[in-house]
Amino acid sequence: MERTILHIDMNAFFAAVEQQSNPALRGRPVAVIGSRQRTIILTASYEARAYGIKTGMMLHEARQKCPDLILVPANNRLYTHVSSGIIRLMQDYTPQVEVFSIDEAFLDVTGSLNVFTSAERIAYLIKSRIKARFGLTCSVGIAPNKLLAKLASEMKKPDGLTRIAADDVARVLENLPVGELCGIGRRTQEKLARLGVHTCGELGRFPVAVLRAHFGVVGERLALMGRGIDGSPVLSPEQEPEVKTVGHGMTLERDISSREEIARFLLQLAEMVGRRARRYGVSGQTVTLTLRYADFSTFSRQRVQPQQIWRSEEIYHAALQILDSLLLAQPVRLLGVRLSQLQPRERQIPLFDEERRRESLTAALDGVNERYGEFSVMPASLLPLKGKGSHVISPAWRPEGIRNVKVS
DNA sequence: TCTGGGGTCCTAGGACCC
DNA sequence: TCTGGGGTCCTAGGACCC
Repeated sequence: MERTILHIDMNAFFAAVEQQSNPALRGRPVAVIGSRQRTIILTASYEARAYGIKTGMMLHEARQKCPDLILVPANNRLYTHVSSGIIRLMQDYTPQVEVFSIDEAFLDVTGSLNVFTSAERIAYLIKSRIKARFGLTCSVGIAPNKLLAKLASEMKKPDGLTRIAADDVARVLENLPVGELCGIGRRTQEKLARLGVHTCGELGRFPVAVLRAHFGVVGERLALMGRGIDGSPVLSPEQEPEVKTVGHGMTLERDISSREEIARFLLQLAEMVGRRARRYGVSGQTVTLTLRYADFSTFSRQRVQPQQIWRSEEIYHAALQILDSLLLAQPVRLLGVRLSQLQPRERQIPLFDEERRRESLTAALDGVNERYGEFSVMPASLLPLKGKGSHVISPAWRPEGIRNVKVS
């Protein structure tokens, strides 16, 4: 059956939210940046984009291009809050809303067309309500599948509404560079170019066997993408696969070498990972330590633990063990800790007083931190870091309460 | 003031087992 | 006096997305 899919992409989301919450920023070149020392441009307002300011740009480069650029540290709580409101609004038009990121969503409105007349009508209603309630614009793509809906939403920004009709797909794709498709990044684009494939039209006609030989299972999907075929369903939060890993990483404000100093950051990261794992109600059996050296070379080492773990101290000790198995070649600029092989955590009554005491202490600390924000309460060894880790933001973060987390 | 952070999926090689 | 072979787990790295 023919589906009708919407992709909704908030325009310059973080920057637009800041301009809404602070009128002094409206109409001006604004860039949202991370709240730490070493950071990049996360989002630029359209006024800033006119100067060539882009996501991922370094600050000194951005200031060269636009000396009047206003830099605003990211306010993750605010963006998450606004995002949640927008998602709920979309859910008035179909339960099939897939939260793709904090500022993007797919809607399968196939079953809602009778009620709301047309996909364009739904898009119009959503756009005008988001504008009225939040003062924000978005670009909407309408198409028979997610791949094409996402492509369509990219076609007009800001405040766009673009439909790719089923009988127009071949024409749209014929001369479209393959890199425009979601899922074909720089590397794949380069590899395809070496095979003489530059446009989606060429990709669609290219022999699948050759694609398979060069790209493995991805080759099959590439062939379909070239023809605009994508059968993947829109997954509501309840249908989304469960989280598979939980991790945190941070670029340090300066490169460090001493084990003691590194260990202190690992404790902080392990605490963040542990608390999130506990909030999700999961334990994990593999701990991965990631390091980035001063020269930006990055590597990771992982270790399977004898049992499932969830306490911050356990995660910390595992990370520390890995660290101690390494000979550091350079000062470290980034540290990351990740917990994987996750399972729903079984809560059994602890056998021993000591363990029972520790469990209730952990739960109490988690409770305070949930309510008052990261690191309201923390082990004394972290005290000098207070506040430093509390405003990490990431576009990939799911809005509060939107992420499917099945608590056992 | 040199380059963020959180994820998913795939690959490839080695260990180990039957 | 080798050159089986499949399955699973583990590890490291890379591509991609926002």
